Amino acid sequence: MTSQPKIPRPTIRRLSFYLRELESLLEPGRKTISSRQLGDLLGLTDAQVRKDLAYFGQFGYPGVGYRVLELVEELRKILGTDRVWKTAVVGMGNIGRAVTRYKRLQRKGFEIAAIFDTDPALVGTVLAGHHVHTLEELKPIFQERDIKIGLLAVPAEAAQEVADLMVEAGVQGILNFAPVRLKLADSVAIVSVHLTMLLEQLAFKVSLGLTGSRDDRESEQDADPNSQPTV
Amino acid sequence: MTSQPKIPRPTIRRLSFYLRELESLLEPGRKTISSRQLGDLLGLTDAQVRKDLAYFGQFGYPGVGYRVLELVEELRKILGTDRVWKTAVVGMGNIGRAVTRYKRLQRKGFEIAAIFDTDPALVGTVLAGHHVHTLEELKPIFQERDIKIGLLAVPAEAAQEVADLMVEAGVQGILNFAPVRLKLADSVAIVSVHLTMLLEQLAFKVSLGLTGSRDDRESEQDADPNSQPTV
DNA sequence: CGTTGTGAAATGATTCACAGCT
DNA sequence: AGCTGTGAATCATTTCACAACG
Repeated sequence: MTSQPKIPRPTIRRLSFYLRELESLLEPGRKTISSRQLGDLLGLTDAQVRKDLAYFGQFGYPGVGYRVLELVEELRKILGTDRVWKTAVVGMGNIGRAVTRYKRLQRKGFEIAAIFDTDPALVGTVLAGHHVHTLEELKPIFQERDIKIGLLAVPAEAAQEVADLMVEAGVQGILNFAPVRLKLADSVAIVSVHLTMLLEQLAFKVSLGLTGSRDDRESEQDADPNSQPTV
Repeated sequence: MTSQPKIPRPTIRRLSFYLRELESLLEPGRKTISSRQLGDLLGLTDAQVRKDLAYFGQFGYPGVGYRVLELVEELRKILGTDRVWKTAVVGMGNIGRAVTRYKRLQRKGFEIAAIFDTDPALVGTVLAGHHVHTLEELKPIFQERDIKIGLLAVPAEAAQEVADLMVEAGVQGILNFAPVRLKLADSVAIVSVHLTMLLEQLAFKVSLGLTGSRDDRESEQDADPNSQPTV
């Protein structure tokens, strides 16, 4: 709706923070919240909060603030989590298994619809309620089950190859845990998590003695150099 | 050394990318690389690469480029990974176990010196070569083993409490996997990984049809709203 | 020549500050 | 009175473009 005057990347990242904070306010039965209050909770200015939200519509009520429930719903719509996303985890190593068992994903609307591995010892076994499939089955299963998001947790050496396979199977987004920069068509969204890089960032901050002066601390996640590769 | 004219946060995040790319060039025996070439590899402009590096010193050779080995060493020094950091993993749930078994951390200079959990069934057992300790032992062990970085992988409800405990034990940096915003003294560095937020960001990108127009894709990691909370 | 390092210009993001709604 | 939405101002980051160097 509202045209779309070009949304800053940082704004998009903050949307998830707003959503999480608001969801936690929802249980206690909180009805409304002002930009100032929400900002204080997250270490942001009130203007920042208002401007961020205003990119997507007029959700606030002058004199009142924002209605928590309404805003939660709007944010879910914006982020695309007002529906269930079918996902698959590929690679049943340490990280793949951990992710597969991570219950919260399900609750947040990300359903694990299939899991894969190449290890013959694992294929055919059941892990956290999921049957482990071979990579040969990846394409047919992705298509049949309409899996749109892939969680890539294979070793670095295999990452690019498996990512290509997923793309061929029609995946639209990949959450990449492998420490490599994936090269994929622009039509595929990529978000990467690089554990060692996160620790490097932490080591840097610690070395500095400081911890980031404000907007810094926390969520060491997005904002990366590459366009497509890993995060 | 060079004064320190205020280093942009994005620059610091990119340092890890430069390092990883350069390390991968090192094995094949690559001797030098120009800012242009390095930038192409990472989806950055040559000017960006030069400016980033120039914040920390003059590492390049006009007409030649940068010497790969030398730059790797410099970057490690800058990031603080030219030494071994003693870390501890607290929380032996899915994520804690995965991280504990993740070999690459060790190779990148992050030594796991102790692991902890509250579950009586786990305490005393050995996991990936590490003895599982109780939280009562946390403070003495952190101090005795000079642990400076903590990997926090406990349930959301316990995260703040355990983080406080680590700070009391002298930790200087925390890599937080719990989906909460930690409130700690400014002297403690925090980097957070929020799986569900990463997936939300991915869902958003997919919903948009686009994948980020350039600097976007990849490394969905840093750049967060909060100063201190989680990532 | 090719390539760095770096001021100056351009672009992007945040904060200010205030008119307008309830 | 309290609070939103938003243009204008400020601040941050990136890109340009070029002098200097090997």
